[in-house]
Amino acid sequence: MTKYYLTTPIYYVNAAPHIGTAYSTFVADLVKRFKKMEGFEPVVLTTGSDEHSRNVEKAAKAADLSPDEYCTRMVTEFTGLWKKLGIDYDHFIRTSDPKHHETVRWLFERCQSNGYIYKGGYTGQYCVNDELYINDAKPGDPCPECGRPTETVTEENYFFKLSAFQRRLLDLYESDPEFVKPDHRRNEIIAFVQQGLNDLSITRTNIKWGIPAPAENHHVFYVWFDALISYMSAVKDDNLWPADLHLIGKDILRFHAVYWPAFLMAADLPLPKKVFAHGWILFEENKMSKSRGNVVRPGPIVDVTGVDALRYFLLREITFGQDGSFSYDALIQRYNADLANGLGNLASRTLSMIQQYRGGVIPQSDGLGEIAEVARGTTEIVLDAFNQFNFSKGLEIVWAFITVIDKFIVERAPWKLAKDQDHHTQKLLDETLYTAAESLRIICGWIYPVMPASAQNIWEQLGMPEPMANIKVADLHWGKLAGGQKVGKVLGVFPRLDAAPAIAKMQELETSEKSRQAALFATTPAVIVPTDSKISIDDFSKVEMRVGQVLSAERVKGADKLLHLKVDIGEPEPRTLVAGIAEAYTPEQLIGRKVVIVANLQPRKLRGIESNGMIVAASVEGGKPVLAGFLEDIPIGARLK
RNA sequence: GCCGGUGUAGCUCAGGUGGUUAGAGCGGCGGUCUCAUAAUCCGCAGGUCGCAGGUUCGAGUCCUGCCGCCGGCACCA
Repeated sequence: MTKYYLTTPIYYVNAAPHIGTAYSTFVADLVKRFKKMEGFEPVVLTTGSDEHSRNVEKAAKAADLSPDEYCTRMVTEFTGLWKKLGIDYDHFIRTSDPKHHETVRWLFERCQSNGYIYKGGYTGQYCVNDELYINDAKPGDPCPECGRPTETVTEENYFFKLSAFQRRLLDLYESDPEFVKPDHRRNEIIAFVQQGLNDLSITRTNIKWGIPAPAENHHVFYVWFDALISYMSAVKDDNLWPADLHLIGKDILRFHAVYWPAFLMAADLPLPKKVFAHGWILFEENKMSKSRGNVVRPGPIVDVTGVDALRYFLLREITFGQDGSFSYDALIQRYNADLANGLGNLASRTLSMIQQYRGGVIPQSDGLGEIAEVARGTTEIVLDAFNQFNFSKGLEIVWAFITVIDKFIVERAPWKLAKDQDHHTQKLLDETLYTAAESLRIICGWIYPVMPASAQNIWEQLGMPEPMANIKVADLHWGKLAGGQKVGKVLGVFPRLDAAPAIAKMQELETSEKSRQAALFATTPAVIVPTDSKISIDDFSKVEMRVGQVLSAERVKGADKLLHLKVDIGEPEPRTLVAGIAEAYTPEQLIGRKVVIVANLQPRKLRGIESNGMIVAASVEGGKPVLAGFLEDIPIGARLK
């Protein structure tokens, strides 16, 4: 027996789970069920929570909770949802778990004794929100990711010699095209690594909520060194490493495809077999984000449609690996077209005819050979598609088969056959009913990984004795349905939904779910992470801001966002400035305009042009900068205080 | 700016190595059966295949240029 070990990302506890989190987890659950069908044993799925960070530390403090209490509360949100969604995971690893701490230190020491760890100093800008060190930023710069202010940090910490692994990583991608999927992501990773790799700072001294480094307790491991290792710590005692599959979102690919294998190489440990990065779920074409307020939660949806409808929708509608959109409309449409009219109706008509024409007993027959042949071919394609993570293709082909059976039923017209007692006609009716029922049984097998509860439901209505959890690919062979078997009670699956009220209900539930979660984490700072540090008036007065007038402006060659400006601030010579506002303002708009300049910044070279100062602009996350200005007239050179 | 991808019916997408009337699903319209969840099944819907050139007897399918969108990197308030 071959084991199969797969993981979801361990989810960051800064936000309650949403539909994107559920997507990764659905796929993991699907793959687990599919691999079991294929005969892997054991098949083990790990998920978990990524808890250590300064952000969490702060949020917990703001909520007047210990970090652990805060995380526990959030973890409950996750585990509660996974239960509701029927996720069959084996381990939920928390990075705060002592077992995990131990593994991280163990792995660090292995890297260290192999010579890939050294101590170095670091001074630079750090974004608390994104937990990101920003190269090249200067004090006061906002974070390029989120636009919030960065903090200047100086510390001594441990570095990981990532630079030593460039060659070995490239060899890995080259020799194993299956390591990073999909292919276009693999190409991106190769391009990234080819550009050269910088060593990674892997510890921090300004955080307490984390895993202390061995021998130096004031050092705490940086989030990625910490988090990735959870995939090992979850199964440390089970002899399951290496993982066969890491399912992740595309936003964390670099950590999994570059850093993680490098850590493992450094520690002389086996590498995971595959990292598959899927896309994002957009809401009606837009990226979901807390600040946009368009986050969709899975709970309210499944309360209306059932879990399997959401699973089906996400896997059928979206090509796995690409971005896709979710909308209530599209969900209901697919539900009615594919699930209610398609599968649900086929189950209903088939079972009902067996009930009416054969007293609820599956007739003895081999079924129609031609249909058996189509089923065999479909099995082949479906298994192949699922093995390649092409779930939408697999489902598409299953639904094509459903159409074949619907056509077959209409052609045979069992309701006419039933009226003729002639022996031959009755045999034909037997064959027809058996063919439809056996098709339905095999369809259950195909869709079980995607829609376990519904497949099981139909399975039972067919009177199948074994639970579907035990099904293997061999059970997909035609003819396994036993004639003489009594069908169960016919209940129907996927009742048709009336779009307008269904959508209204989902939105209503969404609203209340949103406020429930908001109340749960009311004290969590929603958008702005407050800075600890306050500055004195003296500090402020060090900043010399002056009114200037733009004399000339032109685009900087080779940069999308940069404008080269000459600004008169009352000095003998105009200032030369390079400002990153080209996406918001054309040069023409700026000439003659009065702007606010930080005049006493250290000069900085950008794209070969020395910039003497900074133009003051306001911006929000994802938005374009807006220049500061005045409502009344003010002379050039005036100082802001 | 560099690298990669992409642009086909209202929507989502198929269309190896160029070749008769460019396809599917959904939606829409018309018809049909009645076992079934007002479901099934049948038929219809006629899209400059992003734009402009080029190669060719012949190009969504190859080449060049341009435009749009997406992603990665660089860059940035």
